[in-house]
Amino acid sequence: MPPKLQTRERIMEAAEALFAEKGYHDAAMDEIVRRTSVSKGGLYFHFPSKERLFLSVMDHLGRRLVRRIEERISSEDRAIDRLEVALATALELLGRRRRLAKLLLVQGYSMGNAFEQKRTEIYSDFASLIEDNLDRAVAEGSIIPINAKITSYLWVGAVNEVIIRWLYTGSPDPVREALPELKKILLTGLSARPIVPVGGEHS
Amino acid sequence: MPPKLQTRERIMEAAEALFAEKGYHDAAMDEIVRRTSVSKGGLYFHFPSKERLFLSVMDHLGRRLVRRIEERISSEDRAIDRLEVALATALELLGRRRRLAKLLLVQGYSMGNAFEQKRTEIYSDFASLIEDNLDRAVAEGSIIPINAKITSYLWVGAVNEVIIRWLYTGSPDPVREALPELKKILLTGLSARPIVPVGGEHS
DNA sequence: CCTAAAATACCGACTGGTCGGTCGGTTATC
DNA sequence: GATAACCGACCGACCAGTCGGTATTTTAGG
Repeated sequence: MPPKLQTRERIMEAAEALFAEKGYHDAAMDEIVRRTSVSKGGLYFHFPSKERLFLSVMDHLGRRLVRRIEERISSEDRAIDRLEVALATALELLGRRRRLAKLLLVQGYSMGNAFEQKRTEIYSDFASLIEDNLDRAVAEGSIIPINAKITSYLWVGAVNEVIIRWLYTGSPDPVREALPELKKILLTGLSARPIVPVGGEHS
Repeated sequence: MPPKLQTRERIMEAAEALFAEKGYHDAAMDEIVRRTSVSKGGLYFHFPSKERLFLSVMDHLGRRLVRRIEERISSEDRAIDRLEVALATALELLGRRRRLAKLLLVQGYSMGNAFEQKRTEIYSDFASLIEDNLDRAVAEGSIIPINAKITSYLWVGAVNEVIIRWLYTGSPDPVREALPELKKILLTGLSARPIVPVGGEHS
């Protein structure tokens, strides 16, 4: 950790922590000032409004998340493996840092439209990544034909719900409990060659 | 419509509209007063706080939604048909009234824990309904074995995401576009007897 | 039945506190 | 000496909730 971080970065770090902790509305700019040893004026020199500050933080975190997923994916060849890694990575990264998850999924809704717009923007990268690979997996013949766009919403929604549940109640564990189950439904279930035979062992 | 509605009901109706429109934080109690021709004092006579008012409205709407789904389900015998009807009904009812959807899914997050708690409470009825029927469907041999609890989260999350997307962008149409696709993945995909053959006609 | 008093329902001006944002000014940097 | 970076006291709008009161309905005693 550098002894003197750039002011802008210091602000964004404190903002990230505070927003994640209290939510958009209940986080006061003065509190960020207090935690940063940057003055109110200095803060407003770097960010024109509270809303913009929040969106900047969100943008920063969101893009880093997507980038990491893309990195991990890139080492896989087959579309279906990429999908699996994407799902696992998303759950792992969000399930490791409450802050990140809370800020990205929940704490901005009090902003209304602007938050949803940014959320959609960030997710669209993730969703289109899933979309592409779903389409490719269909082409490769590993899964049955599906509407990739709507399916990508389903993926996002599923991850969302599992993480939110975990955030507030501590269960299910995103990676250990939820992941295998989601895989089963989202991938194995769609597999063109059903792995699990009909009722059991009567064949 | 009765010429003189009970005050309490009038308040809840106005509150529903305003909260759905503006979200929890941006909805002012004075605005409800203005729209209701009930005084501030009268309002606070019936509801001890803004938070309680919101939760009351949410509770009212949520329970009605779940009740309606239960009604429609009850006419089906097989678990898998019940699941299908539950999914269709949820999408239809939420997709028909923006207000309901917005209030139930989104507009309360600025309240923090209290909202999530109520949301979980309401959904737990819905989720346990899905859980039961998933377990029964497995027992009936119509779908492969799965963890019903986690799967119910997946269902809820998927519906959630589709509806939110529709709320903000107008697409996909919950019933016409999303429903068939969700059915395919959430039910057909898990079917013990795969309906769709392998990759095409290469066998 | 009538009426007094008690409980319930309702009124709206006011308060206390919060908080985003501003602005006139100072310090560092090139 | 000009521009960028930073300071912090201050402002004004907003808003949940209060409180002393009034109107309406219910209850109880004669």
